[in-house]
Amino acid sequence: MSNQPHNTPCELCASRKYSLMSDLSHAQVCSISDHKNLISHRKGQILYYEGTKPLGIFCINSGVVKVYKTASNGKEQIVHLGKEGDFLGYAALLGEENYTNSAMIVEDAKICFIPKEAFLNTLLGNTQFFKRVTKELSHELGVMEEKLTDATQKSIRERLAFVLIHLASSYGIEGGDSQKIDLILTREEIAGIVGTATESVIRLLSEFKKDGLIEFEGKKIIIKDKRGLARLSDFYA
Amino acid sequence: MSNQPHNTPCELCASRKYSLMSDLSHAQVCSISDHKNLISHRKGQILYYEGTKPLGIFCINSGVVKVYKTASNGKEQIVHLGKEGDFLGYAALLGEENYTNSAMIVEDAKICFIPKEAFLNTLLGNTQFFKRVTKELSHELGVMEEKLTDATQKSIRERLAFVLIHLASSYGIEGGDSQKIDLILTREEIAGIVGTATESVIRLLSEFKKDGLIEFEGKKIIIKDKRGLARLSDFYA
DNA sequence: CTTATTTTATGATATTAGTCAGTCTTTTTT
DNA sequence: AAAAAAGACTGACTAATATCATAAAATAAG
Repeated sequence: MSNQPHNTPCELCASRKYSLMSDLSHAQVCSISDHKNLISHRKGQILYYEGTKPLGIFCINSGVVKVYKTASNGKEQIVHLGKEGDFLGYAALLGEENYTNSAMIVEDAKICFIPKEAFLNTLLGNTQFFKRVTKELSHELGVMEEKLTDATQKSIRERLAFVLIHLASSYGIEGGDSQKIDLILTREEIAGIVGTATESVIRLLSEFKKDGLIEFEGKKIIIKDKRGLARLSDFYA
Repeated sequence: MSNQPHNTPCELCASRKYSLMSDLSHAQVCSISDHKNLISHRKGQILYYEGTKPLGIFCINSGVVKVYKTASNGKEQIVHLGKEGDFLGYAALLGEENYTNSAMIVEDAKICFIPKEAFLNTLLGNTQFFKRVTKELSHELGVMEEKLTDATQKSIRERLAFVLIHLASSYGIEGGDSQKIDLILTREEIAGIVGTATESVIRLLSEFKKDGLIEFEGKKIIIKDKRGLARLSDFYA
């Protein structure tokens, strides 16, 4: 975990345009930038643990982070996959509670840590920014309600198809008639996103492959028939 | 739907102490109160529909409201049961999007409608209030992630037991060694909370009754053995 | 009060998806 | 390079739960 304080100021950071900081004034970006701390993380490292106290928030400069809850049976439910520009851990901070989930690096990452005070001061001093963060939070709540509804009302096959489509839209790179999901996840991690057993993911993925919906390229998945997957992912379509 | 404008000002409203408005200044409570509108609703009436545009928020003075999403198979997933003091619909407003869920009256209710402008002005003019609302939103997000995890990793039996315990803590009235859930829900609605089929709820409830965990009093459920239900609701306990 | 509708209940059956066991393959570590 | 560990895969089996059909009971409507 190499520590490079103040590396790449936020005002020059390329991922800022995707982030919640996109409409902060120059002065405000700098006031955050002056306190942040860029840290490189390797795959498998933990950013924070469920149950611990948040001391600040994280802003992903590069890499991928899984945010997950550990169920009582030991399995992981992945509630979010964070990438470039994403803020992590602000809900716990704003909810004034301990982390309700954990975060682990999935792809080597550079992540800025913004101390609680710097973040909260900027937030409270800038209603526009506060509104932006609250808007994101509200949106996330709606997304989570949708996931809950899917989890209770759709089959594993439908949910896996849906997850593949979403992964393609977030991590996909175009390749003519197909789209490559440019992100290496283990079968177990995919199961953690869908909310099922690893074996079920393995079986369904090979079924999808047999049906010409997807293909494998090394550890990555290629979407060959997006419409077919979309049809599969909906109850009546 | 009887309309009684300005009835019972917020500053005198008994349910305010449970609400997000609990720590507003007198002047701010009044500025909301002056614009609100108390409306009586009967069981079955719709407060708002998924997909429509929010024009304000709702504050429940009395009664019970189910907030739900309709899945593609037509079944309802209830994401929240709102009662006295609860704010409804603020996430859509703050998320600047159409309602992502619908709300229907479950028990005759008196509900204040606070127009968008009055709510947002008070919010933006009072950081303390804004923080309070954001805190609630953050908390709700954590709760929803927990529900998602339970939905994917726990059995229907466990989830039903869990739901009963929660209903008892929100709507329970003590009765010596037992607790009555003072709220009439159909089996279908309970199924909508748990995220399962109505028949499964019926079967499991009679199993719980046979096992001495619960009893029925008319349409209401009496919790006879809370510890037993709690044991059932956890994987390893 | 009678009829219609909704809700609850129960049985039979089908299906989905989880668990367990074992093997092969790939990756990591020493 | 060898050994160990982790990951991917397959088959057999089991358990959970959804679906379908039907009937009884409760509630609402005319």
